[in-house]
Amino acid sequence: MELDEHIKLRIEKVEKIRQLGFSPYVIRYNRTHTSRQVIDAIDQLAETETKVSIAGRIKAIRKMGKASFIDVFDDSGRLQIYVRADKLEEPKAELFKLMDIGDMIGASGQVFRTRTGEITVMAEDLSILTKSLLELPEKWHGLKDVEQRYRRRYVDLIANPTVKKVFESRIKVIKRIREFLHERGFSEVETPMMQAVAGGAAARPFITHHNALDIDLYLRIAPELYLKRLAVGGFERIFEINRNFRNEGISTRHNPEFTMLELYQAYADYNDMMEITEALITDAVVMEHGCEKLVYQEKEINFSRPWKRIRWFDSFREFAGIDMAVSVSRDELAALCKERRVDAAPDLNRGQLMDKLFGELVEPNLHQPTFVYDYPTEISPLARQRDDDPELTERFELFINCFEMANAFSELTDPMEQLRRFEKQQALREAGDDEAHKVDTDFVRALEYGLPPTGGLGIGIDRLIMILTDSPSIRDVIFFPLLRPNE
RNA sequence: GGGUCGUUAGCUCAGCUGGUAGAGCAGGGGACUCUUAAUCCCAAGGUCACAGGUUCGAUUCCUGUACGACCCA
Repeated sequence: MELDEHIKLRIEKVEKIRQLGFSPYVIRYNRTHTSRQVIDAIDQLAETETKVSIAGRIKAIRKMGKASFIDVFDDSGRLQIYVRADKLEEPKAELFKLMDIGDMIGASGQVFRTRTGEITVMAEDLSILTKSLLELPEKWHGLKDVEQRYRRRYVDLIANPTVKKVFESRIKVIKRIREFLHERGFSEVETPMMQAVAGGAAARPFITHHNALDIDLYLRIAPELYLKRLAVGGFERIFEINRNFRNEGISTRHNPEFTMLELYQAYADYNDMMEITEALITDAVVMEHGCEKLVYQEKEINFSRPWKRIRWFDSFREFAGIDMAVSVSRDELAALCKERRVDAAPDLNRGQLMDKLFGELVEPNLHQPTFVYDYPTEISPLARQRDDDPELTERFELFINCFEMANAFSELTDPMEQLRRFEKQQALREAGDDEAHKVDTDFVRALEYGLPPTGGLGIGIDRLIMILTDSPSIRDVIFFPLLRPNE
């Protein structure tokens, strides 16, 4: 296969670097300052004529005969380097001619301001640290092709500075969430990714195989049942921030692997979980935006507390004008679907029709942060019933921008009731609902030892980051979203 | 799974009712000692995603495939 003319030239340059007695891929470089540190300390550095060494990637070279300017980027930002050919010792002057946009270089010298006032390093010494062979995308428009942006995220990060900012926000927010939870006395734990029974959510799992044990295992769809086992074991405040895997379609809001926060607090209920949810998310909003409002895709979202709260059944009345009662039958729900032109498969069971109607008629109205609470027991197999109405559970979901952001409940602690719920789920499963739970007998056994009254909460971290960074697609906040392989 | 749209130089994009492709940036050669989208001159760079079909002739029209985006399920 014939090599591209550009890469051929670069490979020739690698040889020339070696012939000059330098390595095109050096082992280490003694950097004294980041570009940020140079800019922050400019007055002191200039006054004391301190020599600094900086390192980074060349993003632009402007040559004017014997004088040149190089834009170098490191993790902290951009810094300009001024090169005068006659100021460099001979092999280095030759080395400079072999530098290209994209190369990792090191430069040292005194810092000064140019005529236009720009902070600049006057290069007394220059090194190529890593020679790059492939050309970077064009400087004005960066890398636009979305497919290439996801497949070659490393190029995207180099060429599009705003992309890096989004991920820096993501890192910062997750760090802050951990701090927030530690401040409230929660401990971070890790539970199995590979599970013999994939429980804790209604979703299809990925399947994998353990060779030595010769058993199939599932990648977890949620950590819930394991975290509650730890609550049985005596951990009163725990959380996990980690990946879940769900074998479902890909969309702007769904990636098959995504990051979830789950937390459990003993002696608390779903009201406590609402308080934590409000406090935690508002904390992140204020940290990122400096106030309790933000604009997402040109629409304002106001996080000022308290957030709207509405009962699940009431939400149908308010947003769809439907008086629905707990006693509503499957056939009535199916008729409602027809009446409201909600496209529902004929084999859906009662719970699935409830979910479907809610998703079609209520969800699209939940733009501002809204807690929908007291879900039907039928679609909440792990949540505790209300004392005054066993057909309803102490469960809520939080909606922001018309999509689900969090799910929480007062946990079901009664092992006999949990077993009955699992058995109902199992029956639904056998009737064709492949997202229904299987019976997890060990989890029931754990409850038989006694789970204290506990509040549990899950927050979709990727979706939260989307809102905070005004990203239209979940792929914009996941470094390497799942794509079909093409090579 | 369905619908719509996209795929042209390393990158960003033009390309009219069908006549075998253009620009900018990057890259190459040259000029230039304070530029910052540096400037100026010269030359080069293409399996028009892939496979068929229609046609004297297809980047262009049609069908299929691959990959992607958006919307719907």
